[in-house]
Amino acid sequence: MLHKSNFRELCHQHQLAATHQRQVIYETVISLPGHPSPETIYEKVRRQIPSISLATVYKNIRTFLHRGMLREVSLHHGSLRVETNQKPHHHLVCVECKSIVDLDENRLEPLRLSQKVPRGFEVKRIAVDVLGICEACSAKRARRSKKS
Amino acid sequence: MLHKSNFRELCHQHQLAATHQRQVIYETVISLPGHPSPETIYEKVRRQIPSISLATVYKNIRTFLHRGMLREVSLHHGSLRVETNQKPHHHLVCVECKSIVDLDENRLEPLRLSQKVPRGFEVKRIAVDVLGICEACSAKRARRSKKS
DNA sequence: CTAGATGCAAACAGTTTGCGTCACT
DNA sequence: AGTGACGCAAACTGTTTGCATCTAG
Repeated sequence: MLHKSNFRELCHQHQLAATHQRQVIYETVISLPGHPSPETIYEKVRRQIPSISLATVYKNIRTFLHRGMLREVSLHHGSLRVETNQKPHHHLVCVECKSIVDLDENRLEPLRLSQKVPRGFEVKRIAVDVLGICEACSAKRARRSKKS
Repeated sequence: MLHKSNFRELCHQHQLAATHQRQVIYETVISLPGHPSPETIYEKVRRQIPSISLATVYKNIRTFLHRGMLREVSLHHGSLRVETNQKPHHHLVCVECKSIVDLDENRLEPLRLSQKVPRGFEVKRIAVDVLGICEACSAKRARRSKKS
C-alpha cells in the first residue's frame, strides 16, 4: 500500500495531477497478483469508486505505461503478426513505434534454462525480445525535447 | 515458392483439404518479408484471388498456426496485461491457454547481447518468454487423443 | 482561473461466427 | 455423396475518442 503523500510525489515527478481516481487505479494495479487486464483492474477499482468509468481506467493505464510508472507484460502490435523468417532468431522491438526487426540467434549468448521450470510444463522454445527505442523514435524524441 | 505437389502433401500430413485459397494464402505468407498482419496478407492474396474473403484468410491463418505450419510473432493474451511483479523476472507462457507464470530471473542463465544491435537502437531491457504447454493443457491433450 | 481529468456514449479496429452454398476427397 | 471450406454479413471484444462537466493546482 502506498501512502497518499508518496503517490502525490510520484505524480508530481511525472507532471500528473494527483486525482483520487488515479491513485486508486495505481494502488489497485500494484495490489493485484499476476498480470491483470484493464477489465480486471476496473472491476476492483469499482469497489472503491463505483462511479468510475472504464474509459478512465484505460486512459490512466495508458498514461502510467507511457511514463514508465507501469510496464506491460508483452507488447501488442495492434494485430496478429505472422513469422515468415524460418531461421532461429529473436526480435528487436521498439517500445515506442512497435517496429520489429529480426535478430539472428547467434547474436545472443547461448541461452539455457539453468533450473527446472515447474514440473509438467513442456518447454517448446524460448523467445527473446530485446526491447528499446529505435533510431527513428530517438530522433523524434530529441526533436520534441528541443522544441519545449 | 512451393510446388503444388509439396503443398498438397503438406496439407495431407495435417489432414487438411488442399484448396486453392489455402495454397495461395500459405505461399503468400512465406513470400512476404517481415511480420505481416492478416490484413497485409489479405491485400496481397486478393491480387491473385480477388473474390477471396478476409474471413477465409483469418480462418486459414488460425488453422496454420494451430497445426504448427506457421508461428506467430508474439502471443496475444486477448487484452492488455499489466506487470505487477516489480522484481526482475521472465515469463513462462502456455501457447495453448495463454496462461502466464512469472519465472525468477536467476532461473535463467545470465543473458547478454554478444554483439552489437543495429546502431541507434537504445536497448532498455530484454524480455525472455519460455513458451510451451502447461500441465493442465497437456492433460487435456492426452484426454483428447485417448478419446479419438 | 485554467489546463487537464473524468464520465458517458458513440465510434473503431481487429477478429470471429452463423449460415447457405460450393468444392475437395 | 458427404465433410469440410468458402464468402458474406452480422456480431463481438477490447480499446479509443469527442465532448460536456468538473477539479486540482
